[in-house]
Amino acid sequence: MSQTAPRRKSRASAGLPPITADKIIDSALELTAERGLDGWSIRQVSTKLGVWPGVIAHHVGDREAVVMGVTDRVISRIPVPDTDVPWRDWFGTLMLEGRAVLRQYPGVARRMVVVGPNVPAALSTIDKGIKVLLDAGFGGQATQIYRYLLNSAFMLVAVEDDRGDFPTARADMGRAMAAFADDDSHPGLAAAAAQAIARSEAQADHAEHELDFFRFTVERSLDGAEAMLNRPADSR
Amino acid sequence: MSQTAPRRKSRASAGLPPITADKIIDSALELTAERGLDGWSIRQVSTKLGVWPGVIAHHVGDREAVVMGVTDRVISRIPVPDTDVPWRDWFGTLMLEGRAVLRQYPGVARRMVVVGPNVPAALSTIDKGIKVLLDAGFGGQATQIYRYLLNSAFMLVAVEDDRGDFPTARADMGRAMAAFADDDSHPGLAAAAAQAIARSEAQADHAEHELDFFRFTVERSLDGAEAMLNRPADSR
DNA sequence: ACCTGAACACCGTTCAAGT
DNA sequence: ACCTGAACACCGTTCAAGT
Repeated sequence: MSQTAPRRKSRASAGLPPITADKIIDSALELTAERGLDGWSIRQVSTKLGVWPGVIAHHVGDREAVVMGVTDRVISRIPVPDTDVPWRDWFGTLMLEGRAVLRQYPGVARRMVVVGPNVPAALSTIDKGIKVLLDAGFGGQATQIYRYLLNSAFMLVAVEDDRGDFPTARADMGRAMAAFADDDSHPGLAAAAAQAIARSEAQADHAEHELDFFRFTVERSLDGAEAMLNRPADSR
Repeated sequence: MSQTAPRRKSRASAGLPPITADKIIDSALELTAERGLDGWSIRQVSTKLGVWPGVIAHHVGDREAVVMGVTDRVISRIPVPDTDVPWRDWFGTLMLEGRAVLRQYPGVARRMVVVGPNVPAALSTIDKGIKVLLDAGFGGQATQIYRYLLNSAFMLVAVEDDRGDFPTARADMGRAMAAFADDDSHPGLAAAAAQAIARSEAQADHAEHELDFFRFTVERSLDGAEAMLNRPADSR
């Protein structure tokens, strides 16, 4: 026994084309759409491609490199608005359309916010966004405002993604809150519970409510930026 | 050979007190302070306590349960301001002091934002925060404003934590930007590069710059909330 | 009730050997 | 250059058996 099993036919001798880095990222991108950026392993990518795990290291590098490849691809799918619109519209559009793309690839928003500008695909967005802010009169604050606005929107998408890993969290929270619905000693919680109940009656769909809160966040952030314009320059 | 090794003396027979859930969370909390919430394994916690891995499951549950225990402990360390201060001060203080605590335990901010109100320690903060907003006149918007403000601050802390895992990211970005410092075809990037260079000359310390941007974000978010107060009620 | 000790089904990464 | 195949040092979780 333990007679050595026959070596499997190599891809080359079977007439198969060589694996490329692009094909590896393709597979990882598909798995990310299905299960999120933290929902697949290098071994699963290699199985999907029909090769041994070491092949991924050979063509792309370690897991981190594959993740960066996926992140770059997703970012490049986010449409960049034309720069001839008012700054609020430019950012509002980028944020809404960015969310639509990012939510298809759970976990990528977080990477984008963390390593953001290091990814090649992000550069032209940064260029145009800061130009729009300069034209709007933000002057020396343009860079910080840009970071602030993109953070606000895409950090929230990252949290929306993460909440997908805790499917019971919403219901648990609802119950925790409801317990205070008529508790005079906790007026804040009582008010929050009442609002939560009213909202859940008016709006059954969770995705709809999530989008509403995203829009709310976008508008508040734009208001927060706009307040810098209506302020004497010397008060920072 | 293969003679069965002698069974190790049990904790009980060695006169040692039984492990408790609290002691397990204590150990995990220490490891979190040292290496972050994703920087330790259940096996490392068990080694630190001198017991077998299965013991953690017996007393606390799976890894997720241990992480929740750590999160609850950290949140309970965040001081909640008195409710007799103006709403901007109340939130500004909570955010700054919350950041100081959370940054000592990398990775906890993310959990807090994602599962937030499910953690017992968060309830009194929610109660007081919403009360402060109601008193300030936010009315039916109080709950959403509360979520918006806490998200803004603590999502940013989560990103600050995450960036710790990419120590070279800042330098890489600096180089990528600097390449555009005098590129007329990319006015936005050129401006960003110039501002980045000016800043790095004025402010060598990265932690200081991070705190500055955190404060900037807090002020912008408070401005964004305040804009809701100076608005006719019927325009939402 | 509490803990030991082992087993199970996974990971990511590395690397000699084959083609 | 590309890939096979195995090895290495880890994971989290489960569970029978001991005390």
